[in-house]
Amino acid sequence: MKSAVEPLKARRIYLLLRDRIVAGELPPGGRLPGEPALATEHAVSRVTVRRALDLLEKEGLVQRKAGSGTFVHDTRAVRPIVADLSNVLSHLIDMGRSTDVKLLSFGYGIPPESIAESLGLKPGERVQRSVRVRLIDGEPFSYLTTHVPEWIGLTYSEAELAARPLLELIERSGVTTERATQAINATLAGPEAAAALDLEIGSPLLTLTRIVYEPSGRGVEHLHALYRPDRYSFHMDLVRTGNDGERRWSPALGWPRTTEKAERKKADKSKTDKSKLGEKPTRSTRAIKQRS
Amino acid sequence: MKSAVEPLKARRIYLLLRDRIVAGELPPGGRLPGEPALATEHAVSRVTVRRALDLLEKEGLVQRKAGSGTFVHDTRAVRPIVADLSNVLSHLIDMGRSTDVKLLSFGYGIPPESIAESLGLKPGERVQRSVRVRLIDGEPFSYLTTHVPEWIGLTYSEAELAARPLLELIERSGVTTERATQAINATLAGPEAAAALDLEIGSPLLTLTRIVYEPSGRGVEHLHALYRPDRYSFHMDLVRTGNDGERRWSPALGWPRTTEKAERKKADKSKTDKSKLGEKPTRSTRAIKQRS
DNA sequence: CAAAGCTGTATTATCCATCATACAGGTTCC
DNA sequence: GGAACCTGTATGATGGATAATACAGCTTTG
Repeated sequence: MKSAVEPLKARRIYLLLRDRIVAGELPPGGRLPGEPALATEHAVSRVTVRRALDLLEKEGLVQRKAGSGTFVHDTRAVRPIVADLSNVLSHLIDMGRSTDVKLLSFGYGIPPESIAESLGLKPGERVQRSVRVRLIDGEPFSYLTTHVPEWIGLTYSEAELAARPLLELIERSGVTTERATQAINATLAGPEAAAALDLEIGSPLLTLTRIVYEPSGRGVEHLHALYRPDRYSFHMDLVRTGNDGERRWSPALGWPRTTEKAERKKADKSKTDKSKLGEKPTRSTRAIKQRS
Repeated sequence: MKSAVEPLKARRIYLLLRDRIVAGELPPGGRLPGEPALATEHAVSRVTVRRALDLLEKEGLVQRKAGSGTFVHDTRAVRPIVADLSNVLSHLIDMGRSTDVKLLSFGYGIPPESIAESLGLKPGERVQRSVRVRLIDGEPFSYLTTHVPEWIGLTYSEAELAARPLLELIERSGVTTERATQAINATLAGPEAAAALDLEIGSPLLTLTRIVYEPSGRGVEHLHALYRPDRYSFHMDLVRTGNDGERRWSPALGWPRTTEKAERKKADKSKTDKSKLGEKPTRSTRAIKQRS
């Protein structure tokens, strides 16, 4: 008799309350039901409820006051870094935030078949594979695995890859990059990505898979990116296009990024709010675990 | 002494192997290390390794042969439904697949503050809130929560909402929808969404938050969508634009969706593979729990 | 102040995931 | 055939998550 892999009850309640809070069912600043009430309501013990509340508190979603109750933290939810759909980070630098890159792995070899296929390589053709982590203000937010055909990869050094954008190096080699396709999806963090991004195993991640082609149609870069959703997300402005029968949304290209300044303000604000709390709770998760 | 919330070891190994397989480190069709080898390698018992392999097998990533070994399933990874970034499903219908909508909840009330703010409502202004699930070929793939100002929501009935696209109803009411902003992110499935999407609690989900504005700048729709990543993902074609100093990717609007037919074939194939597996085990978790 | 409610903390018992081990049966290879 | 693998299955032991309970200390309310 195989028992179902039941997620820990504390986690179940944590996710339930988290959804209620971010959905706004529990008004910000309001008190949520007492621990005994929650325990009976969800048919678990109070200890388990406390575990769930511990997680919520660590994420800054609630604030507990001994003798009084547990309250929904009324500061705006922490906004992730904003990236437009073309995945450009330049405006972050404009905002005076420092980005950095750590090169975790670098080497040449035969690529997995799925990547060879998407790059249009001949069987046995070699590629350069690299794994990098991007940091903003010292905190990791993306985990990038790239595969580039060997004849391109050889035109730059390992040190250059660690210092400059990969696409810039590819274009410097004489290749013109014209077209690309990308897909955005979600997955769970495995052990390596979790360690690199300073997350728990099993945390949710945004994924971006992009293949860049040169005009002839050959692939020149295969990028697989994992993003921390609390520090990164894709934003875009849309306009309604098409005639009456077939109306749809299209990305606003005119670059009327009217929200840009507003987003920037929000980001700054949330940042200060957060530091006001003292310790950044997300960050210390692992450390706390170690100590106890 | 608070014990560390260690993710289940079976899950840890499952994620590790999953990453290795999808990254292609283990060649498709190849045999992965035997269960005893994996057990000693990761310092767990063989029972735990088997749990991880059970999960991988259930997802169709590996195939086990008694007496022989466990092999990476060489069918192409299951491709999710493709949606372009404007999130249009019309081409799915063109492809002869049936979509359906289930209305889970419908009502009026005061919205949470974050939604009221993003819609630009006055304090106390009421909204219509609805929760819907979208199915494709009978399988749920998205969980949609929408908030619409009351004066718009009153122009259509509950039955109409269950039958027609919300945006169509909004436009029918005389409102012109011009602009929208959206953000794509990732999160974990809470109990309600997990049940509606036929998933385990804690599964990864793609999120899309879109706010639609009328020309005056007032918000007319707040959409929060959760997507099953194995059944849905965002695809887009990009072209390189801008002059030399400031080059970036922009979405290709010309609609040269050359991959469309290929994707369709893949999707159909994966579907048959899946039904071949017989019972879907994910669903029965809750029932099992009740009994014990 | 006193009562009622809340969070913080500790204790003991139970249940389930994991471990270590053993054995049965299939496959591969010599 | 037989040795050396492999997966499938069952066993009892162990540790951690959870349950049930009790109590201390704080806050709010009357």
